[in-house]
Amino acid sequence: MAARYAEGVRGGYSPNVPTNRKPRVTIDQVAQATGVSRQTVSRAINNKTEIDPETRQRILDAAQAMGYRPSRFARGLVRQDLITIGLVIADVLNPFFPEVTAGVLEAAERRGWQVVVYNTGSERRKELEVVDMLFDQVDAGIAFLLHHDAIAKATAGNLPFVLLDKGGRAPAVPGVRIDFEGGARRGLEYLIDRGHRRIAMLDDEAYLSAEAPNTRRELYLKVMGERGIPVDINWIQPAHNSIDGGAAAMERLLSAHKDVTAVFAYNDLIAIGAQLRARALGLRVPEDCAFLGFDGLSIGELVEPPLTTLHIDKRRLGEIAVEQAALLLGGMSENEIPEAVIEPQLIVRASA
Amino acid sequence: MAARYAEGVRGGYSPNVPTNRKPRVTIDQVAQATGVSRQTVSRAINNKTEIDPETRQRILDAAQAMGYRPSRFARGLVRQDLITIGLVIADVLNPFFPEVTAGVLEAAERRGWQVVVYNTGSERRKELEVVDMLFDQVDAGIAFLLHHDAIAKATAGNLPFVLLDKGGRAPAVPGVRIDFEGGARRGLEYLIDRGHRRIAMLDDEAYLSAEAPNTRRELYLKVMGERGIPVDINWIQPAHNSIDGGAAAMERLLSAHKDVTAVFAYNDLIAIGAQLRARALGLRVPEDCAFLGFDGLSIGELVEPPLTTLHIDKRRLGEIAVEQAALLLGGMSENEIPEAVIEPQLIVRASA
DNA sequence: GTGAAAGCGCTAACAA
DNA sequence: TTGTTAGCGCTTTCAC
Repeated sequence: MAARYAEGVRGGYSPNVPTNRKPRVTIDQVAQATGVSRQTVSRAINNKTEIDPETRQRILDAAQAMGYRPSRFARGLVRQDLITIGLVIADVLNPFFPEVTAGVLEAAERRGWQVVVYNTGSERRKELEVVDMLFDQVDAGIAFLLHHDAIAKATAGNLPFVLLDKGGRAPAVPGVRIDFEGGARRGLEYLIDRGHRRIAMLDDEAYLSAEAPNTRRELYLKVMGERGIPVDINWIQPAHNSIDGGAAAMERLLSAHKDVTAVFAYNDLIAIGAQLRARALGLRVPEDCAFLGFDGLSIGELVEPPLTTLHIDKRRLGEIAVEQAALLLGGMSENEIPEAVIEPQLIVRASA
Repeated sequence: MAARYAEGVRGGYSPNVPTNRKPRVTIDQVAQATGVSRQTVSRAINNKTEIDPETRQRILDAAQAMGYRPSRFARGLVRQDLITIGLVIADVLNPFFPEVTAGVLEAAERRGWQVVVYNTGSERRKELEVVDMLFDQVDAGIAFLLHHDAIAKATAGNLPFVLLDKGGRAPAVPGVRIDFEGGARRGLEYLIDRGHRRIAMLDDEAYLSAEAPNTRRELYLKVMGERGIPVDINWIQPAHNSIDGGAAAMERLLSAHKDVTAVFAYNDLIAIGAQLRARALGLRVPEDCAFLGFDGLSIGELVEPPLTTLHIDKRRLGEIAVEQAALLLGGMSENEIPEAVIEPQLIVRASA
């Protein structure tokens, strides 16, 4: 097979990869080569004090020349303090997750933990697969999981496990609760108080297939109901969780319901796409149609007009998850983990 | 110490974390409890065929109840096919890196590899520290490194190592070369051909402290020189590598040089910040001042006017790095690794 | 300052 | 179908 050339890329790889993996150089080989015991090599490698500096250097040089590198497995087996946690996110390309990741990485680093990252795309199959991996590969899991069977599997096992968004789950399930109810309420009431009555909702289509309670959508219905505002069910449009998805959903919405005066989006990505498309279609924002997002992504400040949104402290979310994982790892039982709630804050910019 | 409460966050953690780590349950304990040999337990856990389904279930139940989870270290020691690679990036919050990460995660997943992620912030100390970790914790490293001593350390060791941006380094250093020269040339010539003569450059200040060749800046000087266009050295402003950094640098630039007609930015983040600030200050884009970015981030499409930029296929960059790591891991020597070059593509949107 | 022995928890190979 | 033996590569005693 010839090397394939991607657009804008020169150079490629043939599939006949050499597989003559050089066998691992072990500490014993280095010991033998330098004429000392394996113990002395260990001392040299680990910078212990009880060793002749000269011997140390000789050993280090030989080790380097021989291509020696200690096996993390052998080490981990004997030392019990090497901790790796698994971070499961839905989509690296959704700016929400890099911010969470930043919080996790920082908190983990402070503790000297390694972080393995997994991406699920919120696909059920992938989520289940990743949860399985987790059990084998890490000491604790921190995960954003949509599908209830993946969550069930994850929490049923013996792995310390923290949910990044525990939703309405039992107190015994460790995780952070994002107060969507409070957030959605504040957001919708803001819209209503500004006179909006025909408020559409652009929902995340992933929730349609997942057997997960869809808090934001239910809340939309609930708050509108409480305020006595009739809702046309077609005001709710499912959108792919992306900017393009938001744009497409907005176009669908407008083709049927030109008369909506505001859009409450599942999140900022969808809101941004929707707003962009609405403007491209000639609507003025917020005069003809107002837009309200959820998440508080910094890219919301880039669009015109800047997006009004419910801001979530995503970095803190990641940090808290690590703190909970630390408690679990420290031996605390699930139901002793203190409850943590993140409160979305309404940030009024200019789109609503 | 009382629990601290972050803004918008309820709940906190006291520092007196219980540290009564429950001792690990081993396969032998499960064996003993179920009255079989440890081998049979191993068979049950690993879903081997040669086992009585009934026995298997009994063992599985007991294991679950006892909180047993196999040790990845013990396993890794015995099986030689568990591969973990380290991905070192500068900043999760710069959208450039999530895209690279997406490529790496995908390619790694196809191979069944784990990916540990490290963030350096491009700080020299952090880079050196992370390189050290790498040697201990992973089978191969893929890294974006700025500081030459960190790079030297990384490539000198025995760890298979791939640079995400090898710049002008020797062919024997595995890594991907991003053709900044071709890119910058195409970009600058585009500006020059559109009649621009007073073209400023907003540079990444991180290169000032790092002992790294700054390709983009040199190229700017070179191309301008070739075209016989005089450059005022104050047209070059250092910027923090962020949107805010770009904005601040633009303001500095304008206070001294109102007369520049175009800005060539180190990357999209800086370009976006600069353009936003320029417009806030009353300039029309591109009429009063044109903006050209580098990287081709998708957020460039969100600003108004959309950013003209030199697009890098970041996902492919990550994939290639994994392919190179695979070759190295397969036993191929550094200088046999086929050269890979990523060619930035000029995407003309509306800012220039 | 250096070495020998023991053992971390698991799976592969072989034996029963 | 199950058990026994050996050993993966390293660090931690403890002895010299």
